[in-house]
Amino acid sequence: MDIKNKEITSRDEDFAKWYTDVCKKAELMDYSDVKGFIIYRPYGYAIWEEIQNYLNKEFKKTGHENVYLPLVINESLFNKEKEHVEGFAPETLIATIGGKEEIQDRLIIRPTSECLFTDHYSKIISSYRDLPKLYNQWCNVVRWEKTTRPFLRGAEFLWQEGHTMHRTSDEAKEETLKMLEIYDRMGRDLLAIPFVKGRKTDKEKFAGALETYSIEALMHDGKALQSGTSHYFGDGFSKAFGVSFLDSDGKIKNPYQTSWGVSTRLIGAVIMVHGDDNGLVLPPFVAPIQIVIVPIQMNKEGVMAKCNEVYETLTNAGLRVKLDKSDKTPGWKFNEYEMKGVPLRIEIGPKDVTNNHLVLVRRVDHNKEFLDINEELVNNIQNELKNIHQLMYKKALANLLANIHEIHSLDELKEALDKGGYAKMMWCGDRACEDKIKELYQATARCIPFDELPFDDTCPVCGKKAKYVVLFARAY
RNA sequence: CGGGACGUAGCGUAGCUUGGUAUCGCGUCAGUUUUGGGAACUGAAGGCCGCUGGUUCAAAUCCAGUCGUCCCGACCA
Repeated sequence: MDIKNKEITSRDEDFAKWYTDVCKKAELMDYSDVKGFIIYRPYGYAIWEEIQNYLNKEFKKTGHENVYLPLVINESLFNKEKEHVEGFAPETLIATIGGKEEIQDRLIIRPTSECLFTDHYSKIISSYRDLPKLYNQWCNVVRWEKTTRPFLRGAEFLWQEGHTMHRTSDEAKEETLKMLEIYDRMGRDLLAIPFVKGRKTDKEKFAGALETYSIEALMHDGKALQSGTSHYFGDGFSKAFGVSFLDSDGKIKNPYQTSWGVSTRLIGAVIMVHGDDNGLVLPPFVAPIQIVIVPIQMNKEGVMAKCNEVYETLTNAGLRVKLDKSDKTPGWKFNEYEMKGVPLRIEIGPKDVTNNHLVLVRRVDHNKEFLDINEELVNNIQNELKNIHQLMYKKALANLLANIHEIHSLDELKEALDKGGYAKMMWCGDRACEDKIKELYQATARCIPFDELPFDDTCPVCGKKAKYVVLFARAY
Protein backbone atom coordinates (compact mmCIF):
# COMPACT_ATOMS: atom_id res chain seq x y z
CA MET A 1 0.00 0.00 0.00
CA ASP A 2 1.70 3.16 -1.19
CA ILE A 3 0.51 6.00 0.94
CA LYS A 4 3.15 8.62 0.26
CA ASN A 5 1.66 12.06 0.65
CA LYS A 6 1.95 14.08 -2.52
CA GLU A 7 1.74 17.52 -0.99
CA ILE A 8 4.42 17.35 1.66
CA THR A 9 8.16 17.53 1.03
CA SER A 10 9.86 14.46 2.49
CA ARG A 11 11.88 14.94 5.66
CA ASP A 12 15.11 13.68 4.19
CA GLU A 13 14.84 15.88 1.14
CA ASP A 14 14.45 19.15 3.05
CA PHE A 15 13.54 19.07 6.72
CA ALA A 16 12.87 22.80 7.01
CA LYS A 17 10.53 22.72 4.03
CA TRP A 18 8.84 19.62 5.43
CA TYR A 19 8.26 21.49 8.69
CA THR A 20 6.59 24.49 7.14
CA ASP A 21 4.61 22.26 4.77
CA VAL A 22 3.20 20.40 7.75
CA CYS A 23 2.41 23.59 9.65
CA LYS A 24 0.42 24.96 6.75
CA LYS A 25 -1.10 21.85 5.20
CA ALA A 26 -2.26 20.48 8.55
CA GLU A 27 -3.89 23.89 9.06
CA LEU A 28 -2.08 24.58 12.31
CA MET A 29 -1.22 28.15 11.41
CA ASP A 30 -1.08 30.74 8.70
CA TYR A 31 1.23 33.65 8.14
CA SER A 32 -0.04 37.16 8.82
CA ASP A 33 0.95 40.41 7.19
CA VAL A 34 3.50 41.22 9.86
CA LYS A 35 6.76 39.34 9.97
CA GLY A 36 7.01 36.88 12.82
CA PHE A 37 3.36 37.17 13.80
CA ILE A 38 1.38 34.07 12.93
CA ILE A 39 -2.26 33.15 12.96
CA TYR A 40 -2.98 30.18 15.18
CA ARG A 41 -5.69 28.35 13.27
CA PRO A 42 -8.30 26.33 15.16
CA TYR A 43 -6.53 23.01 14.78
CA GLY A 44 -3.21 24.42 15.99
CA TYR A 45 -4.79 26.46 18.75
CA ALA A 46 -6.66 23.35 19.95
CA ILE A 47 -3.32 21.62 20.57
CA TRP A 48 -2.32 24.58 22.69
CA GLU A 49 -5.62 24.32 24.57
CA GLU A 50 -4.91 20.68 25.41
CA ILE A 51 -1.50 21.70 26.75
CA GLN A 52 -3.20 24.42 28.79
CA ASN A 53 -5.75 21.98 30.18
CA TYR A 54 -3.05 19.58 31.26
CA LEU A 55 -0.83 22.21 32.86
CA ASN A 56 -3.62 24.13 34.54
CA LYS A 57 -4.57 20.98 36.41
CA GLU A 58 -0.98 20.38 37.45
CA PHE A 59 -0.42 24.01 38.45
CA LYS A 60 -3.57 24.13 40.55
CA LYS A 61 -2.78 20.80 42.17
CA THR A 62 0.48 22.33 43.31
CA GLY A 63 -1.17 25.44 44.73
CA HIS A 64 -0.73 27.95 41.92
CA GLU A 65 -3.27 30.63 41.01
CA ASN A 66 -3.86 32.14 37.61
CA VAL A 67 -3.65 35.92 37.25
CA TYR A 68 -3.40 38.39 34.43
CA LEU A 69 -1.02 41.33 34.31
CA PRO A 70 -0.78 44.08 31.68
CA LEU A 71 0.64 43.80 28.22
CA VAL A 72 2.82 46.86 28.67
CA ILE A 73 5.55 47.87 31.10
CA ASN A 74 6.80 51.38 31.79
CA GLU A 75 10.33 51.65 30.50
CA SER A 76 11.42 53.06 33.85
CA LEU A 77 10.09 50.01 35.66
CA PHE A 78 11.62 47.68 33.14
CA ASN A 79 15.02 49.29 33.67
CA LYS A 80 15.21 48.45 37.36
CA GLU A 81 17.07 45.16 37.04
CA LYS A 82 20.27 45.71 35.13
CA GLU A 83 21.16 42.24 33.84
CA HIS A 84 17.59 41.58 32.85
CA VAL A 85 17.36 44.78 30.82
CA GLU A 86 20.60 44.10 29.06
CA GLY A 87 19.41 40.60 28.20
CA PHE A 88 16.14 41.75 26.67
CA ALA A 89 16.86 45.26 25.39
CA PRO A 90 17.85 44.08 21.88
CA GLU A 91 14.49 42.46 21.31
CA THR A 92 11.90 44.73 22.87
CA LEU A 93 9.06 46.34 20.98
CA ILE A 94 8.28 49.76 22.42
CA ALA A 95 5.10 51.79 22.09
CA THR A 96 5.88 55.49 21.84
CA ILE A 97 2.66 57.10 20.71
CA GLY A 98 -0.71 57.09 22.44
CA GLY A 99 -3.52 58.65 20.49
CA LYS A 100 -1.65 61.46 18.85
CA GLU A 101 0.73 62.28 21.64
CA GLU A 102 4.16 61.01 22.34
CA ILE A 103 4.38 58.88 25.49
CA GLN A 104 6.90 60.26 27.98
CA ASP A 105 7.69 57.03 29.83
CA ARG A 106 7.67 54.71 26.84
CA LEU A 107 5.75 51.45 27.04
CA ILE A 108 7.53 48.19 26.52
CA ILE A 109 5.39 45.39 25.16
CA ARG A 110 6.24 42.61 27.61
CA PRO A 111 8.91 40.20 26.40
CA THR A 112 8.38 38.47 29.78
CA SER A 113 6.80 39.77 32.96
CA GLU A 114 9.35 39.51 35.78
CA CYS A 115 9.24 43.27 36.31
CA LEU A 116 5.48 43.52 36.50
CA PHE A 117 5.13 40.56 38.83
CA THR A 118 7.89 41.69 41.11
CA ASP A 119 6.56 45.22 41.25
CA HIS A 120 3.09 43.92 42.04
CA TYR A 121 4.52 41.62 44.70
CA SER A 122 6.19 44.60 46.35
CA LYS A 123 2.71 45.97 47.00
CA ILE A 124 1.00 42.85 48.26
CA ILE A 125 3.72 41.17 50.31
CA SER A 126 4.55 42.51 53.75
CA SER A 127 4.59 39.54 56.11
CA TYR A 128 5.96 36.01 56.05
CA ARG A 129 2.29 35.08 56.31
CA ASP A 130 1.86 36.40 52.74
CA LEU A 131 4.31 33.83 51.46
CA PRO A 132 4.63 31.87 49.34
CA LYS A 133 2.94 33.64 46.45
CA LEU A 134 2.38 31.21 43.63
CA TYR A 135 1.10 32.97 40.52
CA ASN A 136 0.86 31.91 36.92
CA GLN A 137 -0.39 33.71 33.86
CA TRP A 138 -1.33 32.57 30.39
CA CYS A 139 -0.56 35.30 27.92
CA ASN A 140 1.24 36.43 24.83
CA VAL A 141 4.66 38.04 24.81
CA VAL A 142 6.53 39.92 22.13
CA ARG A 143 10.21 39.64 21.26
CA TRP A 144 11.50 41.43 18.23
CA GLU A 145 13.23 38.41 16.71
CA LYS A 146 15.23 38.75 13.56
CA THR A 147 14.64 35.34 12.12
CA THR A 148 11.31 33.71 12.79
CA ARG A 149 9.77 30.32 12.18
CA PRO A 150 6.24 29.14 12.93
CA PHE A 151 5.93 28.03 16.56
CA LEU A 152 9.70 27.75 17.02
CA ARG A 153 10.50 31.43 17.09
CA GLY A 154 7.97 34.15 16.59
CA ALA A 155 7.89 37.85 17.29
CA GLU A 156 4.81 37.05 19.34
CA PHE A 157 4.13 33.77 21.04
CA LEU A 158 1.73 32.35 23.59
CA TRP A 159 2.99 30.90 26.81
CA GLN A 160 2.46 30.55 30.50
CA GLU A 161 4.78 32.23 32.92
CA GLY A 162 4.79 31.24 36.54
CA HIS A 163 6.21 33.75 39.01
CA THR A 164 6.58 32.81 42.63
CA MET A 165 7.93 34.35 45.83
CA HIS A 166 9.21 32.36 48.77
CA ARG A 167 10.30 32.90 52.33
CA THR A 168 13.54 30.95 51.99
CA SER A 169 16.00 30.22 49.22
CA ASP A 170 15.60 26.49 49.77
CA GLU A 171 11.89 26.71 49.25
CA ALA A 172 12.36 28.73 46.06
CA LYS A 173 14.95 26.30 44.73
CA GLU A 174 12.59 23.44 45.46
CA GLU A 175 9.83 25.23 43.53
CA THR A 176 12.15 25.72 40.56
CA LEU A 177 12.87 22.01 40.35
CA LYS A 178 9.31 21.00 41.11
CA MET A 179 8.03 22.93 38.09
CA LEU A 180 10.75 21.49 35.88
CA GLU A 181 9.53 18.08 36.99
CA ILE A 182 5.95 18.96 35.99
CA TYR A 183 7.18 19.95 32.54
CA ASP A 184 9.09 16.73 32.25
CA ARG A 185 6.01 14.69 33.18
CA MET A 186 3.97 16.65 30.66
CA GLY A 187 6.45 15.47 28.02
CA ARG A 188 6.16 11.89 29.14
CA ASP A 189 2.38 11.74 29.71
CA LEU A 190 0.93 14.24 27.28
CA LEU A 191 3.29 14.96 24.40
CA ALA A 192 5.07 11.59 24.29
CA ILE A 193 8.36 13.47 24.20
CA PRO A 194 11.27 12.41 26.36
CA PHE A 195 13.16 15.47 27.59
CA VAL A 196 16.66 15.77 28.91
CA LYS A 197 16.51 17.73 32.14
CA GLY A 198 19.41 19.78 33.30
CA ARG A 199 20.96 23.04 34.38
CA LYS A 200 22.02 25.75 31.96
CA THR A 201 25.60 26.99 31.82
CA ASP A 202 26.21 30.60 32.86
CA LYS A 203 26.44 31.59 29.21
CA GLU A 204 23.02 30.14 28.44
CA LYS A 205 21.27 31.30 31.60
CA PHE A 206 18.21 33.56 31.60
CA ALA A 207 19.01 37.26 32.00
CA GLY A 208 18.93 37.99 35.73
CA ALA A 209 18.64 34.40 36.95
CA LEU A 210 21.04 32.70 39.34
CA GLU A 211 20.16 29.28 37.99
CA THR A 212 18.26 28.25 34.89
CA TYR A 213 17.03 24.71 34.35
CA SER A 214 15.57 23.44 31.12
CA ILE A 215 13.95 20.56 29.38
CA GLU A 216 15.61 19.79 26.06
CA ALA A 217 14.09 17.75 23.26
CA LEU A 218 15.74 16.17 20.26
CA MET A 219 14.14 16.75 16.89
CA HIS A 220 14.05 14.24 14.06
CA ASP A 221 16.77 16.09 12.16
CA GLY A 222 19.17 15.81 15.07
CA LYS A 223 18.84 19.39 16.29
CA ALA A 224 17.97 20.19 19.88
CA LEU A 225 15.05 22.31 21.00
CA GLN A 226 14.87 24.02 24.37
CA SER A 227 11.29 23.27 25.27
CA GLY A 228 10.79 24.86 28.65
CA THR A 229 12.73 26.64 31.38
CA SER A 230 12.56 27.16 35.10
CA HIS A 231 14.58 29.88 36.80
CA TYR A 232 15.79 30.53 40.30
CA PHE A 233 16.38 34.23 40.92
CA GLY A 234 17.54 34.35 44.49
CA ASP A 235 16.60 37.74 45.93
CA GLY A 236 18.08 39.86 43.14
CA PHE A 237 14.81 41.10 41.67
CA SER A 238 13.29 41.38 45.14
CA LYS A 239 15.99 43.81 46.16
CA ALA A 240 15.91 45.77 42.90
CA PHE A 241 12.13 46.19 43.13
CA GLY A 242 11.93 46.64 46.87
CA VAL A 243 9.99 43.52 47.79
CA SER A 244 10.38 42.80 51.48
CA PHE A 245 8.54 41.12 54.32
CA LEU A 246 8.69 41.02 58.08
CA ASP A 247 9.73 37.53 59.13
CA SER A 248 8.67 35.77 62.33
CA ASP A 249 12.02 36.69 63.91
CA GLY A 250 11.11 40.36 63.57
CA LYS A 251 13.64 41.02 60.79
CA ILE A 252 12.89 42.57 57.40
CA LYS A 253 13.93 40.22 54.60
CA ASN A 254 13.70 39.96 50.81
CA PRO A 255 11.81 36.97 49.45
CA TYR A 256 13.31 34.50 47.00
CA GLN A 257 11.87 34.25 43.56
CA THR A 258 11.33 31.82 40.70
CA SER A 259 9.83 31.93 37.24
CA TRP A 260 9.11 29.19 34.76
CA GLY A 261 7.47 28.87 31.40
CA VAL A 262 6.59 26.82 28.40
CA SER A 263 5.31 28.23 25.15
CA THR A 264 3.61 27.39 21.88
CA ARG A 265 7.08 26.28 20.85
CA LEU A 266 5.97 22.92 22.28
CA ILE A 267 3.73 22.58 19.24
CA GLY A 268 6.86 22.79 17.11
CA ALA A 269 8.46 20.09 19.24
CA VAL A 270 5.48 17.77 18.76
CA ILE A 271 5.61 18.31 15.01
CA MET A 272 9.35 17.69 14.70
CA VAL A 273 9.63 14.79 17.13
CA HIS A 274 6.73 12.69 15.88
CA GLY A 275 5.91 13.81 12.34
CA ASP A 276 6.61 11.69 9.29
CA ASP A 277 6.54 12.04 5.50
CA ASN A 278 2.75 11.89 5.49
CA GLY A 279 2.54 14.86 7.82
CA LEU A 280 1.71 15.36 11.42
CA VAL A 281 1.52 12.50 13.91
CA LEU A 282 -0.17 13.63 17.10
CA PRO A 283 0.15 11.88 20.43
CA PRO A 284 -3.37 10.80 21.43
CA PHE A 285 -3.74 12.94 24.52
CA VAL A 286 -2.95 16.30 22.89
CA ALA A 287 -4.70 15.49 19.64
CA PRO A 288 -7.68 17.84 19.11
CA ILE A 289 -9.30 14.99 17.18
CA GLN A 290 -8.39 11.62 18.65
CA ILE A 291 -10.51 9.50 16.35
CA VAL A 292 -11.92 10.25 12.93
CA ILE A 293 -14.78 8.17 11.60
CA VAL A 294 -14.81 7.76 7.82
CA PRO A 295 -18.04 6.35 6.43
CA ILE A 296 -17.68 4.21 3.31
CA GLN A 297 -20.54 4.35 0.80
CA MET A 298 -22.51 6.51 3.16
CA ASN A 299 -25.77 6.33 1.24
CA LYS A 300 -25.86 2.54 1.59
CA GLU A 301 -28.33 1.13 4.06
CA GLY A 302 -27.30 1.43 7.67
CA VAL A 303 -23.88 2.98 7.16
CA MET A 304 -24.62 6.44 8.48
CA ALA A 305 -26.76 5.05 11.28
CA LYS A 306 -23.87 2.88 12.41
CA CYS A 307 -21.42 5.78 12.11
CA ASN A 308 -23.68 7.98 14.20
CA GLU A 309 -24.11 5.26 16.78
CA VAL A 310 -20.35 4.76 17.15
CA TYR A 311 -19.82 8.52 17.20
CA GLU A 312 -22.32 8.94 20.04
CA THR A 313 -20.85 6.09 22.04
CA LEU A 314 -17.31 7.37 21.82
CA THR A 315 -18.19 11.02 22.32
CA ASN A 316 -20.24 10.20 25.40
CA ALA A 317 -17.23 8.38 26.80
CA GLY A 318 -15.34 11.69 26.66
CA LEU A 319 -13.29 10.96 23.56
CA ARG A 320 -12.65 13.65 20.97
CA VAL A 321 -14.22 12.27 17.82
CA LYS A 322 -14.94 13.63 14.38
CA LEU A 323 -17.39 12.03 11.99
CA ASP A 324 -16.61 13.27 8.50
CA LYS A 325 -19.90 13.35 6.61
CA SER A 326 -18.58 15.39 3.70
CA ASP A 327 -18.92 13.90 0.25
CA LYS A 328 -15.19 13.67 -0.30
CA THR A 329 -14.07 10.17 -1.21
CA PRO A 330 -12.77 7.86 1.53
CA GLY A 331 -9.28 7.96 0.01
CA TRP A 332 -9.21 11.72 0.24
CA LYS A 333 -10.30 11.60 3.86
CA PHE A 334 -7.69 8.98 4.72
CA ASN A 335 -4.98 11.25 3.42
CA GLU A 336 -6.41 14.39 4.93
CA TYR A 337 -6.57 13.02 8.47
CA GLU A 338 -3.23 11.35 8.16
CA MET A 339 -1.75 14.68 7.21
CA LYS A 340 -3.42 16.15 10.27
CA GLY A 341 -2.00 13.44 12.47
CA VAL A 342 -5.26 12.07 13.88
CA PRO A 343 -4.14 9.05 15.96
CA LEU A 344 -6.97 6.66 15.11
CA ARG A 345 -9.18 6.22 12.09
CA ILE A 346 -12.39 4.22 12.07
CA GLU A 347 -13.82 3.03 8.78
CA ILE A 348 -17.40 1.85 8.62
CA GLY A 349 -18.90 0.56 5.37
CA PRO A 350 -21.69 -1.81 4.30
CA LYS A 351 -19.59 -4.90 5.05
CA ASP A 352 -18.90 -3.66 8.55
CA VAL A 353 -22.56 -2.90 9.15
CA THR A 354 -23.37 -6.49 8.20
CA ASN A 355 -20.73 -7.88 10.53
CA ASN A 356 -21.29 -5.29 13.26
CA HIS A 357 -17.62 -4.44 13.43
CA LEU A 358 -15.42 -1.56 12.33
CA VAL A 359 -11.98 -1.08 10.85
CA LEU A 360 -9.48 0.62 13.13
CA VAL A 361 -6.26 2.07 11.72
CA ARG A 362 -3.43 3.64 13.72
CA ARG A 363 -1.78 6.74 12.31
CA VAL A 364 1.61 6.03 13.79
CA ASP A 365 2.28 2.69 12.07
CA HIS A 366 -0.80 2.06 9.88
CA ASN A 367 -1.59 -1.01 11.91
CA LYS A 368 -5.08 -2.14 10.86
CA GLU A 369 -7.52 -4.32 12.78
CA PHE A 370 -11.19 -5.17 13.07
CA LEU A 371 -13.04 -4.33 16.24
CA ASP A 372 -16.46 -5.62 17.18
CA ILE A 373 -19.03 -2.98 17.95
CA ASN A 374 -20.11 -4.07 21.40
CA GLU A 375 -20.01 -2.94 25.02
CA GLU A 376 -16.22 -3.37 25.04
CA LEU A 377 -15.74 -0.84 22.23
CA VAL A 378 -15.02 2.20 24.38
CA ASN A 379 -12.57 0.28 26.52
CA ASN A 380 -10.81 -1.16 23.52
CA ILE A 381 -10.47 2.22 21.88
CA GLN A 382 -9.21 3.85 25.07
CA ASN A 383 -6.63 1.11 25.44
CA GLU A 384 -5.60 1.57 21.85
CA LEU A 385 -5.00 5.28 22.49
CA LYS A 386 -2.81 4.41 25.46
CA ASN A 387 -0.92 1.88 23.36
CA ILE A 388 -0.31 4.47 20.69
CA HIS A 389 0.96 6.92 23.28
CA GLN A 390 3.37 4.33 24.67
CA LEU A 391 4.52 3.39 21.20
CA MET A 392 5.23 7.01 20.29
CA TYR A 393 7.03 7.70 23.53
CA LYS A 394 9.22 4.62 23.20
CA LYS A 395 10.05 5.47 19.62
CA ALA A 396 11.05 9.01 20.58
CA LEU A 397 13.03 7.75 23.57
CA ALA A 398 14.90 5.23 21.45
CA ASN A 399 15.77 8.01 19.01
CA LEU A 400 16.97 10.24 21.83
CA LEU A 401 19.14 7.57 23.44
CA ALA A 402 20.59 6.52 20.11
CA ASN A 403 21.68 10.09 19.49
CA ILE A 404 23.52 10.93 22.66
CA HIS A 405 27.14 10.41 21.67
CA GLU A 406 29.78 10.28 24.36
CA ILE A 407 32.86 12.04 23.07
CA HIS A 408 36.42 12.37 24.34
CA SER A 409 38.13 14.69 21.85
CA LEU A 410 37.45 17.63 19.60
CA ASP A 411 37.49 15.37 16.54
CA GLU A 412 34.89 13.13 18.08
CA LEU A 413 32.88 16.20 19.03
CA LYS A 414 32.77 17.37 15.43
CA GLU A 415 31.86 13.91 14.24
CA ALA A 416 29.05 13.61 16.77
CA LEU A 417 27.62 17.03 15.95
CA ASP A 418 27.73 16.37 12.23
CA LYS A 419 25.88 13.11 12.80
CA GLY A 420 23.21 15.03 14.71
CA GLY A 421 22.04 14.73 18.27
CA TYR A 422 23.82 15.48 21.51
CA ALA A 423 27.53 15.30 22.12
CA LYS A 424 27.99 14.29 25.73
CA MET A 425 31.34 15.49 27.04
CA MET A 426 33.30 16.45 30.10
CA TRP A 427 33.81 20.17 30.52
CA CYS A 428 36.07 22.34 32.62
CA GLY A 429 33.37 24.94 33.19
CA ASP A 430 35.12 27.79 31.36
CA ARG A 431 33.14 30.07 29.14
CA ALA A 432 36.07 30.17 26.74
CA CYS A 433 35.61 26.49 25.86
CA GLU A 434 31.90 27.00 25.18
CA ASP A 435 32.73 29.95 22.96
CA LYS A 436 35.29 27.93 21.08
CA ILE A 437 32.86 25.08 20.38
CA LYS A 438 30.30 27.58 19.20
CA GLU A 439 32.84 29.17 16.88
CA LEU A 440 34.22 25.89 15.52
CA TYR A 441 31.04 23.85 15.21
CA GLN A 442 28.04 26.20 15.73
CA ALA A 443 26.94 24.14 18.72
CA THR A 444 25.92 25.34 22.17
CA ALA A 445 25.83 23.78 25.59
CA ARG A 446 22.24 22.62 25.94
CA CYS A 447 22.50 21.67 29.59
CA ILE A 448 24.39 20.01 32.37
CA PRO A 449 22.15 16.97 32.73
CA PHE A 450 21.09 15.74 36.14
CA ASP A 451 22.52 12.56 37.63
CA GLU A 452 25.37 11.99 35.22
CA LEU A 453 28.61 10.35 36.31
CA PRO A 454 31.94 11.77 35.11
CA PHE A 455 33.63 9.60 32.50
CA ASP A 456 36.83 11.57 31.78
CA ASP A 457 39.27 13.67 33.80
CA THR A 458 39.92 16.46 31.33
CA CYS A 459 38.02 18.88 29.14
CA PRO A 460 38.56 17.90 25.48
CA VAL A 461 38.71 21.55 24.44
CA CYS A 462 41.41 22.92 26.74
CA GLY A 463 42.78 19.83 28.49
CA LYS A 464 42.20 21.28 31.93
CA LYS A 465 40.54 19.40 34.74
CA ALA A 466 36.91 18.59 33.92
CA LYS A 467 34.13 19.47 36.34
CA TYR A 468 30.86 18.73 34.58
CA VAL A 469 29.18 16.37 32.19
CA VAL A 470 27.57 18.58 29.58
CA LEU A 471 25.50 18.08 26.42
CA PHE A 472 26.37 20.10 23.35
CA ALA A 473 24.17 20.27 20.27
CA ARG A 474 23.15 22.38 17.37
CA ALA A 475 19.89 23.91 18.40
CA TYR A 476 16.84 25.68 17.07
C1' C B 1 21.68 42.35 11.14
C1' G B 2 25.37 40.14 7.14
C1' G B 3 25.41 36.39 2.60
C1' G B 4 22.01 33.84 -0.90
C1' A B 5 17.15 32.41 -3.23
C1' C B 6 12.22 33.59 -4.05
C1' G B 7 7.24 36.49 -4.37
C1' U B 8 1.95 35.80 -10.69
C1' A B 9 -6.08 33.17 -8.23
C1' G B 10 -6.61 29.32 -1.91
C1' C B 11 -2.05 26.01 -3.47
C1' G B 12 1.64 24.79 -7.25
C1' U B 13 3.12 27.13 -11.79
C1' A B 14 3.96 29.33 -17.44
C1' G B 15 5.02 34.02 -19.31
C1' C B 16 9.94 38.12 -17.93
C1' U B 17 15.88 37.63 -21.72
C1' U B 18 13.34 40.67 -26.65
C1' G B 19 7.33 45.68 -22.63
C1' G B 20 1.18 45.40 -25.64
C1' U B 21 -3.01 43.76 -18.33
C1' A B 22 -1.93 36.65 -18.10
C1' U B 23 -0.96 30.02 -19.18
C1' C B 24 -1.82 25.34 -17.14
C1' G B 25 -2.85 21.83 -13.11
C1' C B 26 -5.02 21.17 -8.32
C1' G B 27 -8.57 23.33 -5.21
C1' U B 28 -13.49 26.29 -4.89
C1' C B 29 -18.98 26.77 -6.42
C1' A B 30 -23.67 24.42 -8.98
C1' G B 31 -25.74 19.87 -10.81
C1' U B 32 -25.68 14.55 -11.86
C1' U B 33 -23.44 9.91 -11.18
C1' U B 34 -20.09 8.04 -7.42
C1' U B 35 -17.60 6.23 -2.56
C1' G B 36 -13.01 -0.04 1.12
C1' G B 37 -6.31 4.67 -0.34
C1' G B 38 -6.35 11.51 -2.99
C1' A B 39 -13.62 9.96 -8.16
C1' A B 40 -15.96 11.27 -13.23
C1' C B 41 -18.65 14.41 -16.39
C1' U B 42 -20.99 19.21 -17.53
C1' G B 43 -21.16 24.25 -16.38
C1' A B 44 -19.27 28.53 -13.56
C1' A B 45 -16.65 31.87 -10.32
C1' G B 46 -11.91 33.61 -8.90
C1' G B 47 -5.91 37.63 -10.50
C1' C B 48 -5.35 45.65 -11.09
C1' C B 49 1.07 39.64 -11.43
C1' G B 50 3.72 41.36 -2.88
C1' C B 51 3.64 46.81 -2.22
C1' U B 52 5.33 51.98 -3.58
C1' G B 53 7.53 54.99 -6.94
C1' G B 54 10.24 55.73 -11.71
C1' U B 55 11.11 55.01 -17.22
C1' U B 56 7.44 54.51 -21.37
C1' C B 57 2.06 55.89 -25.73
C1' A B 58 2.01 51.20 -22.93
C1' A B 59 5.02 47.51 -17.22
C1' A B 60 3.90 40.84 -14.58
C1' U B 61 8.11 41.94 -17.88
C1' C B 62 12.99 47.29 -17.40
C1' C B 63 14.95 50.46 -12.98
C1' A B 64 14.90 51.97 -7.68
C1' G B 65 13.03 51.35 -2.99
C1' U B 66 10.20 48.64 0.41
C1' C B 67 7.57 44.48 2.72
C1' G B 68 7.24 39.27 3.25
C1' U B 69 8.85 33.95 2.97
C1' C B 70 12.81 30.32 2.90
C1' C B 71 18.08 28.82 3.40
C1' C B 72 23.22 29.80 5.62
C1' G B 73 25.52 32.76 9.59
C1' A B 74 25.18 36.29 14.19
C1' C B 75 21.05 36.78 18.29
C1' C B 76 17.29 34.36 21.09
C1' A B 77 12.06 30.44 24.17
